[in-house]
Amino acid sequence: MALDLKSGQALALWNHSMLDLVKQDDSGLTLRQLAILLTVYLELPPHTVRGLADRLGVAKPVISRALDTLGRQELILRKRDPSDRRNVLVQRTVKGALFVENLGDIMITHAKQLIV
Amino acid sequence: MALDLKSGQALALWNHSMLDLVKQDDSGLTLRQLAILLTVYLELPPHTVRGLADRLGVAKPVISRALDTLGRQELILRKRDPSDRRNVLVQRTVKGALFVENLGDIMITHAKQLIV
DNA sequence: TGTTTCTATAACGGAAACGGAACAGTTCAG
DNA sequence: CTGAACTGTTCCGTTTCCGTTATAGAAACA
Repeated sequence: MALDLKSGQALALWNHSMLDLVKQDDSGLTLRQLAILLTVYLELPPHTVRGLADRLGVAKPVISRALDTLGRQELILRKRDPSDRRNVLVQRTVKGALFVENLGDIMITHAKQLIV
Repeated sequence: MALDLKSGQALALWNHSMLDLVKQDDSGLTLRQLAILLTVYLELPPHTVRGLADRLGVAKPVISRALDTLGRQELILRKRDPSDRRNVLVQRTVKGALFVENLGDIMITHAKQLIV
């Protein structure tokens, strides 16, 4: 069965989750950076700069800089593609996986409090 | 019945919604700013700088500056509290309501594609 | 009254993100 | 083998946010 979620409930879920995230986290991530992080962890690899730029609808330098930041915090890892050395493959890390997992926990906590 | 949403589904919902938001929106909002915006529009008024600072777990100047940005984009409105002129009441605007409404639409669109 | 306490904001220097142009390395086609 | 086409990155100046401290105004209270 399709999930029949009302707009107000969805927004409440986002609101509460985001409040928790802002309170817990001191990483100072941008919306874009968070979108990149989730895409890398939730969608099928491989992830390249070009592909992420298209997916987010932004220019490539935006992705490059975001990967700098995410990499500095060890939330992702960059690796040259051995089969085409022009490409950079964005890979997951333990720390990044924990971050995303925690975010999932936050969401289900608040989802449980929703009445559908 | 409580909403029984799996962690992966919740994250996918957030991921896709955020991608849409990043693509559509050029407001360049921070996570904090978005959290403030949602809180103002979804939770019961009155909203003061102090209250928002407590709610988000940040210092008051952070809220003041965020309200500057949100106000510049006409997403919120500041008004002195007449009964206690030390307070500033954060109020909604038409533009901000449309923004939040659009965000809700994005979410239910992706929620419909979830199978629970 | 005056001083204490609350409100929010301004001001500071430092760090980071922005858009865009230019760049260097790799592949591939003629 | 040479140059076009593609990759991702660096650089530029500008803008914005950050955390902290200091400040101005309003209310409460002795």
